[in-house]
Amino acid sequence: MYSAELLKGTLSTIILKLLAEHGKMYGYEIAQCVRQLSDERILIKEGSLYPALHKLKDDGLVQTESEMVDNRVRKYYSLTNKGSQTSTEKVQELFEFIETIKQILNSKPSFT
Amino acid sequence: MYSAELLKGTLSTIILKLLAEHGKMYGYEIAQCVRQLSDERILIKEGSLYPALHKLKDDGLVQTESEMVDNRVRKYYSLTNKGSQTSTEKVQELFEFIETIKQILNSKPSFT
DNA sequence: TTTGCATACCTCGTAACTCTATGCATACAT
DNA sequence: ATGTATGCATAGAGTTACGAGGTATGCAAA
Repeated sequence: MYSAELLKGTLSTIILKLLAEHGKMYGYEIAQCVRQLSDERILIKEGSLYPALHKLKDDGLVQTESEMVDNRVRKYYSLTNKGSQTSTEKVQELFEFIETIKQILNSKPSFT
Repeated sequence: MYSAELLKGTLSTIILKLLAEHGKMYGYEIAQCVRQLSDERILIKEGSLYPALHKLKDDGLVQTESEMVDNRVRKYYSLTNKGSQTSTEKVQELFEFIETIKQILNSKPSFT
């Protein structure tokens, strides 16, 4: 498990990307999906996930619909139109940021 | 300039890495160095930089020495032994985290 | 000469984010 | 009855970066 600070700023982008790929997902499913895709290296805690999802909804990027499954309410999240656009943008931005960080971490001091 | 949240968790690692490469640097120099290496894409603000440096010092990862340059005190920061070790570890961790994130962002939904 | 810019240090208050801990509830296995 | 997995959610705490502000020097342009 990575130090938690690294996840900051990337969580909402990850959620948006997963929703873009999967159509609709519920909270627990998102957490398990990230867990699998990261080979257990990124474990999203519920205390992080649900506030993040609520914020995405407040911002109009995702919408919810509740379904009854096994006598329990399951809340599905899916992207709005705005969310689809934002997802693409944020994923792109994150990729660029990663490249920039790698550029810095791979730098050798130049003799100036 | 990237959205600010992305920098979270990476700033101290970047600072440690630069100090590992350059030996000793002063605050302003670090900010300018990151600015150049990132092609103006990452602009570390003083309100972020100095608290981060002070925290690294409190944690025993860097040490300071002051020099007079042009009638002004310039405070140089350099890694302690502990800081060197931590630098290596955190850089490695950040690289791994980046690979994990890329893995997630490049994933396609599987049919399960 | 005073205005602005670059250099160079620093602190305070705030906002944003994630975590731990906790609670509620169902279902199944031990 | 106890644990494990599923599934939602909040409260409080801690960390972190930022904006705004302060202090100070040197130089060039207006």
